Parts: sequence; structure tokens; C-alpha cells
Amino acid sequence: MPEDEKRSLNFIESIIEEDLRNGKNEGRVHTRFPPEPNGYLHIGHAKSICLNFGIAQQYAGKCNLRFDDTNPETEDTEYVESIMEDVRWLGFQWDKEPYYASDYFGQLYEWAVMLIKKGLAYVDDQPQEAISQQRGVPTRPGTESPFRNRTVEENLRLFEGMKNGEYEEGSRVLRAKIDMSSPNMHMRDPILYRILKKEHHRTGNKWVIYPMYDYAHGQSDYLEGITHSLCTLEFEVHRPLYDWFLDQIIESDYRPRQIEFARLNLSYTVMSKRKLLQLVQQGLVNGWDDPRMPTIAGMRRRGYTPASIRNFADRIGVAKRDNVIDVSLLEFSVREDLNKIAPRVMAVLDPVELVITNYPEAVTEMVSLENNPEDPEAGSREVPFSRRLYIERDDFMTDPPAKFFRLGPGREVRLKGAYIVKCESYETDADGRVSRILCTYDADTRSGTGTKQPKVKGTLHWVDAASALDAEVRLYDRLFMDEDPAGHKDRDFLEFLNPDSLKVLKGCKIEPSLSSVMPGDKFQFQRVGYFCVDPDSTPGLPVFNRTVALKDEWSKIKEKHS
RNA sequence: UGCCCGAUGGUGUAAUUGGCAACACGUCUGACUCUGGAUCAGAAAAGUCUAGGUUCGACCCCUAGUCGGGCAACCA
Repeated sequence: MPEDEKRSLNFIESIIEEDLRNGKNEGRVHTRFPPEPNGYLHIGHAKSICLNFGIAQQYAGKCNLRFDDTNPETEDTEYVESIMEDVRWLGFQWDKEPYYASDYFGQLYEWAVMLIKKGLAYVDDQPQEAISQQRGVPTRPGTESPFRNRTVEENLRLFEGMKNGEYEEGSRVLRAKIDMSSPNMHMRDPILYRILKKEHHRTGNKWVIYPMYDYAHGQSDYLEGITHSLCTLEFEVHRPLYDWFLDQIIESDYRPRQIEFARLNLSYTVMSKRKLLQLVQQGLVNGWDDPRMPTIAGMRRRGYTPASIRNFADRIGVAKRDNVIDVSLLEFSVREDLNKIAPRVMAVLDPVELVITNYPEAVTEMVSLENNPEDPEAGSREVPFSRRLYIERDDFMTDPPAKFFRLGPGREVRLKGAYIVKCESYETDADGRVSRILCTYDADTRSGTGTKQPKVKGTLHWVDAASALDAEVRLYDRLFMDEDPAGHKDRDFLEFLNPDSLKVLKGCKIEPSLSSVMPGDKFQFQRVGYFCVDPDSTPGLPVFNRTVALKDEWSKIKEKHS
């Protein structure tokens, strides 16, 4: 993207620039990324992370990482660890140490006492069902709780009792006294505190009452000096409440502002934490970091780079309308980045033997290959070449059509970095499958030699049979076969799982330069795709994950003619 | 029968605030290529949800609809 041109602003940037012009909040810009530590981060969170940290960078501001840990039932330190790792991996640095909503439990409690004293909050002794029933429905006003008009003293006493663990879980709640007939359901005396006798991952057993999201979020923003609190659209109807709580505590000109944007949807995938958790728990994928998962951890393992995800986030933009981003845009973003940085190597996924009958038996010569034609700095390497090679089974047809620029009886191709060979014949096994291709080569056609080179249509990748290493390769395809697996009213998203989302290839042959790869290493398997070394690799057997295939003209041609 | 959002090529996002629709992905040509990759050149594709109104002029403002999404957890 051209940095020099003035990029048009998205609606959030416009708001911020206007706030800046108006001198709001002393010209500060301070955002925050507020995940709940109850699951792994996914590509949708990446959008939010890039937005929040990106805005802070753009306006010389700050961005906090804040764990929104007000519900001890689902939250865990395992998740806070993974979230910190993911944010860092994406390339962002939060201001100071991570913050936790649980750090504010004391202050929040005091503010609740203050609300009670102002007559703006009360303890409700009713069971959940009664409260829920009295809330009414969106089209009909609710009715007031019989406990709504308790005295301040009684409320104070009961709330303290709640805090001291004197009552059973679920027996009482603290509610704000706002308006039971509000057209906005969230303003119908929302619950501020509930009794939860659960151990919290940070505060342990200190508290048995926990604040609700609405009662904690705006205040947390306020305490941290957040100026622009960016969240997703479903919180739009919460904003009046957000502002109501702020109104009760604000003492100066500074005021955080909630702005909502549309969450990311990606075609052929699901994005809800609940559904992702289900995939993991039912063993339909191999954990949160399964390379088919849209989690940051999964994408990292798949071979995505932080830059590719940041570029993707840039390109999709930010707006308020619902959107479904085509996965091809994500794929474009990885290819674009990997094309620049991934060393090229030769690997044959589905090998078939090729013998050069006129090549001397006992000779192995080294041929030189560029590591990355896109990067002159990347240098070159030497790869062994001899009489017996492997090529890709796909690169040979016994009766090829004209458009097939590869090998077939009587046809000539270049072996990348080596010689031009001509197919003289082939052998088949008992099943009629090609088992060996017999070629002759022209010794004058060695790559890099000055002699005039005949033009051939195709160039194939290959590996030398004698020195090739074995590898396992895992090919991933989309996890779902439906564009919007979660979008069907009466069908479960699991019905759309792609049974072929993972193909494991054994006996793949790779060039010997790959003898000591490390997990996370990324390569372009020439003419095939981008691959990343998986942590499952062992010293004798590297395992590669296909990040994304190369664009493939031939497959399009093939499809058209079938 | 409520309240809150939103609507621009297949997809996403723009249009410097009222000057006659641009960029990216995708698609399709062609060039180039020792990766059918990359790169380069080009094309098709929306007349901006509908109907009125204001205006010399509307994607932009007004009115009324239509369609889509969200809101009734002691979740976030």
C-alpha cells in the first residue's frame, strides 16, 4: 500500500481526528484490547488487536492489554498466557504491564456502595427466573422488583453481607435502579453484582461477588485513562449503560468513549469461541493450534506470518456493516509475504522415479539453485543431481493434452537448474500405474552454461533419488464445505465439516539441504506451495504443513476441460 | 406493536464532507518467465436498496418504505 498518498480515514479515525481537533482528553489517544481469558484468540481478535494497537501507533498514543476477567467460572491462566503470546507474536507491545479488570474489584465495590447511597442501586432477593420474567420483552415494558425500594441502610447491609459470603450463590444480586420501562433492555435495572463462590484465577477466594461486564468495562476504561474504547457491534445497545455508569463517577473533563465496529466474518469458517471450543473438545481438530483452526495459534502453526495477518487486517478495513471476507484475501496476504521471504527448495510430494538412461551410472554432480529469485540477498545453494531422480507424479501423463506443458512420451522438459530431458518411454506396474519414466538428457543444456539453450515449455522440480530425504507432508483444506457453516437456522455447523480437510502424505522426498530444519521454518516448495515445519517433526522425519498452495493455472485449465 | 445499527461491482473498503463512483481481492485476456509462481499490460463487472423531496448538481441532506443484523445470560 502506498504510504505516501493520504489514505482515506475509516470512521473511527475520523472520530478520533475530530476529537483531537476539539482538544478532547488533552489530545491523548489511548485504546485497549480487552479479551476475556476464556479461550484462544482467533483471526477476528487479530482484527481488533491490529485496530487498537494500530490506532495507538498512528496517533502516538498507547494501547493497553486488559484481561476482562470478571467471570471466574470460565476463565483461566492458560488463556492469559496464550493471549499474551499471540499479541506479542502479532508484533504489538502493550503499554506497561497487562491490566486486569480484577485489579479493580475493590474500586468497583466502593462505587457500588456509592450508588446504593445515592439511591441508584438495590439488592434484589428474587430468584433468577423472577428477575428475568419481570424484565419483560423488547416490545413490552418490564415491571419493578418488589425489593426495588428498600432503604439505603438495608441495601448497604445486604450488599455487605453478599460480599462477606453470608448468602448462597444466586440468592441475591445487586441491581442498578434505572428504568424498568426503558425500550433498551439493558437499562431495565441491570445486574451489577452476582454471588459466585468460585475461585478466581487471580484473586483466589478473596471475593464471592463478581461484577458484571457492563458494570466493569467502562469503569476499567476510565481507571486506565482510555480515550477510545473500541468494541464490536453487539455492544452498541450497551452504550447507554456504559455512559450511565460513567456519569455517576466522572469528576473531570476526561471521558472514555465507546465506539462499535463490525466484527470480522470469514467465509468457510466459524468464528465463535463457543464453536471453536466445541471443535476442540469433540476432537474434530487436534487442539486449539490445529492448523485448520482460525485461531492465531493455529495460523501460526500453519505457517502464517505476523506481517501477513497485519496486512490482511489493513486490507479488510473497518466499518459498521456486516461483512464476510473471502478467504482468498487471507490467502493472498500470506502468499504475498511468503513470496518475499520464503527460501525456495525442491520437494516431491507424490514421487515417481525418473531415470536418465544416457547419464553415467556412478556420477553425481552438484547444480546451483537460487534460494529466492525475489531476494537477491538470499544467495544460492548446491543440490545433487544424478541418473535416478524423483519427479511429481502429476507432472507426467501417458497421453497428455496439448496444454499440458510437462512430461509425456516424446516430450521435453527442463529439470529445474539442471538439464533438458526427453521422455523416451515409461514402465507401469501390475495395476497399470506408471512406475518409472525413462528419459535421455542433452549434456549441452545444463543450466547456467553459455551454450544456446533450446526453448522448452515446461520446467519441473525434482529431487535426486540417492540423496533425497523422507518427509511427511500435511495438506490442509478448508475445515468447512459451506461458505457460512454457522448461518443455517436448522442445521448444525458440524454437518458442514469437510472430511478431506487434512491429507497426510508419507514418503515425500525432499532435497538434502533440508536435513536440519526447525519447527516454524518456512519454505516454498517450488511449483507446489508454501510449507512450514511442524513441531511434530522428529530428527529423522521432518513434518511440513502446507500453509497455502501456489496459484495454479494448470488446475484451472484442467477444470475447464473436464 | 418496541429500541438500536446498517445498505456502494462477486467480496471488502473508499469517494478529502454536495461536483457526477476509486482501490484491493477474485474473475478473464495478453506479455514475460529455467516456479503454469512472481512481475508487467489490459478487460469485464456497481450507477450507489426503493419511492419521493431539497439543489444547477445527491452515494452523501430530508421524508416514507424495503431488506439485513443486533437487543429479552446472575456471559463477555
